Amino acid sequence: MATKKQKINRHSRVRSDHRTELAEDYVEAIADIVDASGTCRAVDLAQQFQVSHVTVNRTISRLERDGYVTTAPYAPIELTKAGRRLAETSQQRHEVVFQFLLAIGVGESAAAADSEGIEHHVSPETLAAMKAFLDEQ
Amino acid sequence: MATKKQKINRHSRVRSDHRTELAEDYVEAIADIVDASGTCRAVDLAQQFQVSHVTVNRTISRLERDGYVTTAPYAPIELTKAGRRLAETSQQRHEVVFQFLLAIGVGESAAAADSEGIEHHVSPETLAAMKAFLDEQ
DNA sequence: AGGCAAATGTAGCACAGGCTACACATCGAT
DNA sequence: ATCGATGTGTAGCCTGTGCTACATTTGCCT
Ligand SMILES: [Mn+2]
Ligand SMILES: [Mn+2]
Ligand SMILES: [Mn+2]
Ligand SMILES: [Mn+2]
Repeated sequence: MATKKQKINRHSRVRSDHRTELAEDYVEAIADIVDASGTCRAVDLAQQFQVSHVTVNRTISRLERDGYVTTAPYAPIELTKAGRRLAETSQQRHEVVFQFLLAIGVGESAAAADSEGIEHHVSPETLAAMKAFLDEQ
Repeated sequence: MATKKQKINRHSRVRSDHRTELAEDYVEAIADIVDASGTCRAVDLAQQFQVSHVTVNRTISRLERDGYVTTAPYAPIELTKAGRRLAETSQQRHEVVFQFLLAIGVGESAAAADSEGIEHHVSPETLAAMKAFLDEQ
């Protein structure tokens, strides 16, 4: 039988986007922090996301469960191979969205804020359109 | 004392966007359904959002608590003045985002899907930039 | 009027992702 | 070496948003 072309409802798509959103932002942040300071600790993430360290702990537990990070008591947080891969693609997509907003005339500050949410809802097709727009400039 | 210019962290902004997201989509859907068929029942929303009618009930309860709708047992769902106002602005913003995606070359189907998530993260500044882009076309 | 299908309501469950309060571990400075 | 600050862990709470199972109400058809 042919692969069922499952026509996903658009609201279901948004809910699905949101399920992967925190993972994308966390691995992105972890990669950034590791690049900047060598290691990533829970406090760094609490600072970055403006949440309590407890919330970071619980989120990191889910990321570990899902195979994106490894942890050990009192040790820094490390990305797995899958985590690094997700961080890489997320960073690239985020950057395209950010540059695109700048390109259509949005200011630095609004572009930074808006792209943080928008990035997770940009399909490959829309991402390609944004890239094409940036190239044409 | 001067009003404190509270510099909101970008991740906090995204969390805040998400808190109003369901309300925006629901009042938008309710307004659409009322326009199309006269009244809006819970089943219509369950169909629209592809969730159970129980989930709709609980969401509608929160909307009522927050002053966007009124309900009575076994009666259709009605928007309050605040609900209609929110629906109006949400619809307009949604439409701008949708048309903007079409304008940069995204296909109908991806534009419909992506705009459903993106709309909630578009600041007034970015919305204005999108409108300006559409006008220049 | 009676009965059946559909809509609605309610009870009870799960998980994500927030929080405070408190306990314990680590590490640098003295 | 020890002490205090900082970081980390754990317990227990909350709300939002999803579900299934079951009870009740409504409304339409015969
Ligand atoms: Mn983000
Ligand atoms: Mn919408
Ligand atoms: Mn939406
Ligand atoms: Mn979102």
